Amino acid sequence: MPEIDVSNVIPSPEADQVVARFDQFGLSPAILRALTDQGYIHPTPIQAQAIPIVLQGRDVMGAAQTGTGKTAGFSLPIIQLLLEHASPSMSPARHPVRALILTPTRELAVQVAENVRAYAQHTPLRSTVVFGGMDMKPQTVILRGGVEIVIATPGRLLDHVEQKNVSLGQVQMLVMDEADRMLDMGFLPDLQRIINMLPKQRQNLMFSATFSPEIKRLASSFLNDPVVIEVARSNQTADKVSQVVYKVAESNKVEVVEFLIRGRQLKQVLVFSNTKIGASRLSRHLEQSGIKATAIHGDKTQQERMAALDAFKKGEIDVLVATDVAARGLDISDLPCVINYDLPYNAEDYVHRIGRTGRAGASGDAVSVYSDKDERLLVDIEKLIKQTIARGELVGFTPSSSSSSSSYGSPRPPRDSAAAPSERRTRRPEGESASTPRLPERAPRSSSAPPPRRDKVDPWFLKPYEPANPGAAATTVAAAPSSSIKPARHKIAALLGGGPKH
DNA sequence: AAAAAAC
Repeated sequence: MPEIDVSNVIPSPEADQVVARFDQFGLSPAILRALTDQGYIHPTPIQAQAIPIVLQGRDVMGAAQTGTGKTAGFSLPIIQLLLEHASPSMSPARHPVRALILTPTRELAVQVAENVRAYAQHTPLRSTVVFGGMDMKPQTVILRGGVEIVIATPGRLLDHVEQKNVSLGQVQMLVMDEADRMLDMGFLPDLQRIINMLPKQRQNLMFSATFSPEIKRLASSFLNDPVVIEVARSNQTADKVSQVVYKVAESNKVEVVEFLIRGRQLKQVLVFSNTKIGASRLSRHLEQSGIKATAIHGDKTQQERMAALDAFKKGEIDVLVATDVAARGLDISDLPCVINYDLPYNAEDYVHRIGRTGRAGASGDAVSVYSDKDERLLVDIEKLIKQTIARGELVGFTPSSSSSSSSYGSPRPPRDSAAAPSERRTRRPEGESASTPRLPERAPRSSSAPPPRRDKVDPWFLKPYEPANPGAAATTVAAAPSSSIKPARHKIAALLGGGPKH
């Protein structure tokens, strides 16, 4: 297996360093106009690194998580290169697919496609997206009409190829987005079939959040002398995510999540569940208690999934309960808060999940609930992120008398009449102020209560964490952890064979 | 152990 050349590694610029302006890359006026339309002037660090390299025609291996701006990082130079080498004929039959972008999930495909379309809107280039769960016919019509750029999930793309709706014989550029995810999902055979259909002479861009041996193998098998780019989320971003966990009884988790959402009057909160059933249950519970919530997972129809995402983005619903369909790739970011209703089985997924919050200089909260049986998962997560997560104390939470697990779908009395008014299950009328708290917004400060332990009000009811083994544990946790989530440089080092073994 | 993805 050929080793990747160390000399190609590009050091990551500081997060707060303004590297360049988009108009310094030599991009066509049509592209710049599209960027101006959207108010983009300065590239993110990944864009500043990737755009010139892709423009040079080099292969790229990117260590990329969502929220780094990587989509523009590859799609802008792809559009530029396609424009520079324009097709001689404008006949529809002469719009062969010249750039192919593969993604693991349908939602990610849609979002990448939306970006590509926006960036190419002032150019003659055509693009489309194909993915499963939808009628083949409209996709077929567009493919047969000719498009230069196709964004696809692998299975449906192969379906179209087999039906001769599209040919991949003219593809000059291939992008594999979220490659680790695609391998996790068993797409390797599909990927190999697709790659075998492409011309040998082409440019390859591969993005992955992790560098497992499988990813390395895939990279060395189809990348040609790649430039390795580090595109970690900036430290600045990670610093702004304050993390907290609450240990609760398993049977109380649903109500605790409701308590947190209601008590903090959270809007635009993304809640992760490990299971589809769990996501549906929680979403139903929240809806029945008057919180605008909906679930998104793989058992929903594609229409339902898209509608849910759309409603969430538009702010029509406040809470999106998701399985890990949304953990990676999905371009819902800049959220004020992410809640883990379950701790993820895979510690890496924790990083992906909480990466949805605290972007672009804004602060974010990553809140998790867990029970006794998940202690091990928490340990794994803390080991991975190399920090201890603050233990929160739920102040003012009283579980309902009836077992929460048996009361889904059936009315039950308010668990706390003082804090939760009787209309708690009804939807809040439009006029009523959202600031009417059902539960204390912060830890109660009544005169009879003991004084707070700290001067600063702690938004997530934090209490100092007493580690079981003080010598071994990290320092006492503050509300805002200061170390970064996970330096991607380690991953790069690992890719190159010299880094720490995980 | 669960999720996602082609009919």
